[in-house]
Amino acid sequence: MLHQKKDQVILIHYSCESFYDSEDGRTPRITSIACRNFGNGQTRSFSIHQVSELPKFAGKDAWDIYDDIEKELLDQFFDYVRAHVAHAFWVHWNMRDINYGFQAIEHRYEVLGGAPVEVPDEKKFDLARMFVARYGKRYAGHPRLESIMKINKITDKDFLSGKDEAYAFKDRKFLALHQSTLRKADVISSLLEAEIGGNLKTKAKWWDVHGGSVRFVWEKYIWTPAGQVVSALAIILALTEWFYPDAKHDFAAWVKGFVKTTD
DNA sequence: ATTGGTCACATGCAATAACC
DNA sequence: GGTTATTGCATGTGACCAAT
Repeated sequence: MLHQKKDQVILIHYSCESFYDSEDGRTPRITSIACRNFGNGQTRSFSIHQVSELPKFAGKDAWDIYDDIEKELLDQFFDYVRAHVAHAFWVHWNMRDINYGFQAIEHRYEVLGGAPVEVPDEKKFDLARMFVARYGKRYAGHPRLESIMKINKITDKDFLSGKDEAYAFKDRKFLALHQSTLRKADVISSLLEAEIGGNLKTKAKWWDVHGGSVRFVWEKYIWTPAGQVVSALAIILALTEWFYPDAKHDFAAWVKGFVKTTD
């Protein structure tokens, strides 16, 4: 369904402060958000370093007025959401809870005094989960986004890992963060493109894809009355072979003798 | 073709406590 | 004092998850 209305599909990703070691329990600050139109590749992005260039913030240290800049960033973002919320489908990567996701952004906006526009849940698509559903959870190593990129030979230019992004925030490398976020939106787009085209490479085995599992095979084929009989016979055969290695030879000889006597 | 970190829980050993 | 019981700590095992 996503491929039918490509122009209405928006790939979204964002970067923020580390959500593990926040010193005062404050929710992590947002540093950049990228929204890419799946149809035409046009990407709207919102970032600290862009906003801080605006005339009203010029000449000040971004760190001192971070709240104001972040608020402006989110103002712009939610204007964008408001303009697209009626018709858009939002594809994202693991943006699913208050810790990291839409809810986290909304919450941050509220903290800064804004009134967020809510995206309805039924219009959100978590690509990471969709892949797990389709290919099983072993489709790629961890961290999954980086792993699936390698498997599909997608460039990692400007890509920062989650940890590195957290460090980049501390070092105030807002431009690098922004580049990384843009790259990730691009990567998610490529992955979705590959998935729709049917040429996404994963390390999933066929039984991962086709709904099988060891447990399933066990219950369906082995742990059934017929399966138990077969299993029992197999065990008897194996034991016979073990304790009586000449069984086959002797049995063949017996058959030969039997045929001879009936001649 | 794949790992690695974390958490909760269990297991086991040893030291101390409690009991006769 | 000798034996058992309970506690504590260390190590092991399995489940779960991978976003910044």
